[in-house]
Amino acid sequence: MTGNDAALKITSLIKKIPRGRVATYGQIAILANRPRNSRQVGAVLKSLPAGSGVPWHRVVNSHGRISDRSHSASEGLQRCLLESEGVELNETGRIDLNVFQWRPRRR
DNA sequence: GTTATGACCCAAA
DNA sequence: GTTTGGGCCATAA
Repeated sequence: MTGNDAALKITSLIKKIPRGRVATYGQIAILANRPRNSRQVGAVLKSLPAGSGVPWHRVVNSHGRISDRSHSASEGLQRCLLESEGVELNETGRIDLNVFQWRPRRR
């Protein structure tokens, strides 16, 4: 086994997120068998190469809000992509996780 | 090998 | 609603 299977696992899971649906960092961490690695999910996404096929825009924090990245205007892009897929944002700029959160094995 | 940083989460004040 | 403190571990230098 390689040592970077964690990143592969995370990216693999995010790739499985259906269109028009979102997942939280904690969710991905749990699905990756790492309940306390929510931070690493962000670390992996940050280091993702462009065009890796990973819909990072479908990953939000537990508050259903867009992650506050240090720099870059990707947050605006993320919201645009989400709305483009049918995900609606609240007046507070939050996503209704009750409706749009991805539910694996149950749909 | 070590150190520093961080696209997070949770609990408490 | 905001702020503070603790924890977890991958990535980069």
